[in-house]
Amino acid sequence: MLDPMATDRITMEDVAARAGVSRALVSIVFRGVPGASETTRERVLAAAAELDYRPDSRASRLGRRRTRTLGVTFAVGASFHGDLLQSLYTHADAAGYELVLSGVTADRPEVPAVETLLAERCEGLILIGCTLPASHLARIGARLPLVSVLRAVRADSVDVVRTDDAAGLRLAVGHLVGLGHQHIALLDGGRAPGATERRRGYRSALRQAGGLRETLLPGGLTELEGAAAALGFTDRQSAGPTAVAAFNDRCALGFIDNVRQHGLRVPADVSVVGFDDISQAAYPHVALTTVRQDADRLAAAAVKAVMARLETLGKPSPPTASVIEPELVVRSSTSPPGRN
Amino acid sequence: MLDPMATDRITMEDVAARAGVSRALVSIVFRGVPGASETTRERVLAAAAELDYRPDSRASRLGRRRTRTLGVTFAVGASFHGDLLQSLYTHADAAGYELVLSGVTADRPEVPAVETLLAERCEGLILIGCTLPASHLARIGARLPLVSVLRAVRADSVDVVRTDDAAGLRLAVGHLVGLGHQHIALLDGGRAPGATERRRGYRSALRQAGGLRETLLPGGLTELEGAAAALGFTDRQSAGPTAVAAFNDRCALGFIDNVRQHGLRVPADVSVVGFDDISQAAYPHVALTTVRQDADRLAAAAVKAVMARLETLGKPSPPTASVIEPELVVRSSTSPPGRN
DNA sequence: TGTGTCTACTAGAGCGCTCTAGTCTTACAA
DNA sequence: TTGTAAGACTAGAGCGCTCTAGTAGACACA
Repeated sequence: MLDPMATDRITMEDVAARAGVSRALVSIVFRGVPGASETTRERVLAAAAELDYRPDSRASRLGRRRTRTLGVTFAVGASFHGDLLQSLYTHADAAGYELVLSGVTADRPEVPAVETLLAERCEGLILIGCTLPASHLARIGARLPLVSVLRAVRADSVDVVRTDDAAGLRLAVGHLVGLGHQHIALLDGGRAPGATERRRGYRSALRQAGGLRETLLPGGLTELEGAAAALGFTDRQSAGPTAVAAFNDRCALGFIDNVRQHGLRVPADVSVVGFDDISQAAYPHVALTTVRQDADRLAAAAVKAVMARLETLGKPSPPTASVIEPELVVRSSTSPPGRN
Repeated sequence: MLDPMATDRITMEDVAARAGVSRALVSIVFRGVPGASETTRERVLAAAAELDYRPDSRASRLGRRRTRTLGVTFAVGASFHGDLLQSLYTHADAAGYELVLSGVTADRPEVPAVETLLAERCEGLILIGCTLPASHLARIGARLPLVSVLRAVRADSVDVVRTDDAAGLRLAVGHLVGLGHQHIALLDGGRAPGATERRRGYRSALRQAGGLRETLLPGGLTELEGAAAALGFTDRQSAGPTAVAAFNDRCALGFIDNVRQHGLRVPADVSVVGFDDISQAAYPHVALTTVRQDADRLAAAAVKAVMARLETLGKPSPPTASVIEPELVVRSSTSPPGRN
């Protein structure tokens, strides 16, 4: 086999020769730093274009003191992670950083995903919905800025950026109580990131509403679990809850879907509030009342946290936590109870 | 600010010193190539572990002739792309390659996404659902192996890996015809990758069924467009189609959702077939009859196509096309018509 | 004893950039 | 005229690896 990398293989040297300048000057031009006259700059760019040259980012990052890259792990297929990625690209770019993505799948656990990023010598790590043990994270955090997004972790030098999950559920329950619901169930998230806090928020809201009855339905991250919960729900409907606060939108959607198929009406027979505000929630035919997590602010806070640590390197500071306030988005999946 | 990269900064040199061997030997051990005795190997590994050393992949890729990386672009948030990524990780790994991901979002078009990968000196590119013009792709394909996944492109040295979209729609329509439907609408995909072929398949199937009436509903990629199509559909229901073949599952799901909200029953009043077989389609409460695209086989074919070109480099061969046969998955969203 | 073959290891020249410490002009002030 | 300062440019030593060419030593064989 021929050497796949040998094909053409145009380097700065070639561009320099063609433009009749030194390699260093080409570097200056491509980095966009001052030190080249306008005419030479154009000549270099022209030569590069003719050769279809583009700088080698491996070499560039190696030669540079700073790599100017941020490593990001995310769950492949998780739609809210996708929303975050989108905003992360924007905010990292604004801060002059590139993103290096590392996907987590069933066959590619978090540890190798993170290792890849460390080997890439990213300057900081942003782990979305990471479930690694705190001790593990602390070890990594000791070496470079690390922020856990969507999951609260108590570990040295590990910053956390998350939505105020408890407040989110207080909003959801408060909304339902305001509509007159007296029996509100929680479609639970189990061990998923944020689930503990949401449970806590649910309970505190019930207490605050005068000690309403608590009902936990086992739920989960996807429509599947929501739909499963609907099964048990429709049975005991007569004496059951009149409203449900779900762990997330997907779960809520699955629940609604199945509950409707069993003849119940939403919101007439049962009101449902989601969590996340994924794009589907806003579709007119869905119109899910939900608690919005602000992907853009979360992403901004994550990038900012990394930048802050980068600037105070060497002076280990206590972990910070950016807790973004969620927002209730009222749409059509909730109404006063008992409108039979 | 301190130099963020200066922190510890452990190199092979440090490991070599600690283990009492040369730098080259450490390299040998970490690459896992023969040339080190078992005892030294262990000593080196131990030294590395003590220092928490891990090889710098930038430097490694630069020094090596081959980078052993495959660049992948994908649309952030597209769930079928996520399924493909998952399988791509597996197949690339099996071929001894690493993946470099580059996400496409609203603010990050395909061109910069691809440029990043080229700058990274990937050995080959896998573009998922890429919409760049053929001429642009041909220019890139002339320099390195390039495969377009999910989208048919006729361009020199650009391989294509896709599902047989036309056959998929023939399966869908055939299934509906078999159930007795005489008037089948296509919920169209417009300019989305694969949409043209599916339209073609739809038409040829109608012809083959004896020239059934053609009805095109404007659709799209998401639930939103499916739901919108449902609006017009329910109006003319009396004389309208009894079945719908949708561009994809999400679109089908949106359609079903909205059509149900308008009082129609699926499949009793209208049968619906999707396309893709995303994970939600299989959920029991959804049970969508659909045409499955095999993400794993698509991913395998994509990696294989790149490998094939890598092996015959220098001898430009004609573009190949791997057309993966789709499979009809019959679930509960279809039934014979007129069961009112 | 010499020759050859193995295995275990090392020296050192790359890989394609960056960036510091220069050199060489030219301009302008004193 | 000299001094000096700014601007445009270059030489060359890294960055942390890889990998070829080579050395040293052990062992076998004639």
